Amino acid sequence: MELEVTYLKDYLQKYEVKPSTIRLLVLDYLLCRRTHPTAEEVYRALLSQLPAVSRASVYNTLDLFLSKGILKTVSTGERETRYDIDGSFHGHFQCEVCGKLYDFHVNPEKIDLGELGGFVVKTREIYCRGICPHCRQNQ
Amino acid sequence: MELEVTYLKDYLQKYEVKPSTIRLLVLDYLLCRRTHPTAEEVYRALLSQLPAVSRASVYNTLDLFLSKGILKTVSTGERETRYDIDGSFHGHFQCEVCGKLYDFHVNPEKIDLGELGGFVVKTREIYCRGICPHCRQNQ
DNA sequence: CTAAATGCAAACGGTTTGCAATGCT
DNA sequence: AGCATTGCAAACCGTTTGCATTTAG
Repeated sequence: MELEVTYLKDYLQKYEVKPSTIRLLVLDYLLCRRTHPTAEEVYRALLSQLPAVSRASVYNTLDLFLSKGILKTVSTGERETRYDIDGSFHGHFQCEVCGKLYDFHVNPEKIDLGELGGFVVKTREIYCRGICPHCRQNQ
Repeated sequence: MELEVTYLKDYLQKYEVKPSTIRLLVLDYLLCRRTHPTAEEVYRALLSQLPAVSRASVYNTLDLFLSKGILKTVSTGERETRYDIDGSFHGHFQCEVCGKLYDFHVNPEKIDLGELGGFVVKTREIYCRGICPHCRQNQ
């Protein structure tokens, strides 16, 4: 328990983020359940441990994490923003039946972006839609 | 003029969309100015030719075009949805300075999506962010 | 004690909805 | 006349903001 909090504090420190109750809880949630939650999902998850938490604080925290590079956003076509804590380069696949978002491994060297001379490329995102194996079987 | 409208009507018919004033105007706008407009931009462009047009009708039309496959949405991190009428496979690059969205050619065969066995991939999207040549020079 | 962090509630803005008005066949 | 299309205004909902309160060093 105490060890885990130390781990989380160190994690934040690497990104020059000062620890606080909500920051540790959000980080813990994101690291333990490596999913791609919306702000609302993070908020609801925190409620049980921090009943007085507000959505604004969750947004604050997520925005801070974004600006420090702890998180990235995933551009799905959905209205709600989804957050991804996995810093490695990977693609996202969203099932159009169940809506679940999957990570998949991509070899960055095998991605040929064609002619982008003169452009400074800082981030690349690969997003696919279709049907996941599970929904495919249940059709 | 009349010829052009015929062309637009044929275009809609290929997608099983019945022509109407607003549909022809939206299609014309999208085809002529092959940009990636937001719904608001389309709305403002229509105002001069159709002063009584409403945002709701623009959203209706865009949603219809989406469902019929005339358009695709572009997932940028922005709040507003952007629409793309270019059906060919290509990537999008958004400049983080000026916000402009560029198309760039991608050879689909050179995109290795890694292990996606069992997944039915229907659409793929490649989105990059960075600095465009123009903004790079003016820094 | 001071600055940062948090909570609250209202505002914002893009989008959607319900329904009345209009247009087309 | 009957059905599709359009316009209007209000509602919706994810997100942001301003400000008062609390917390931490």
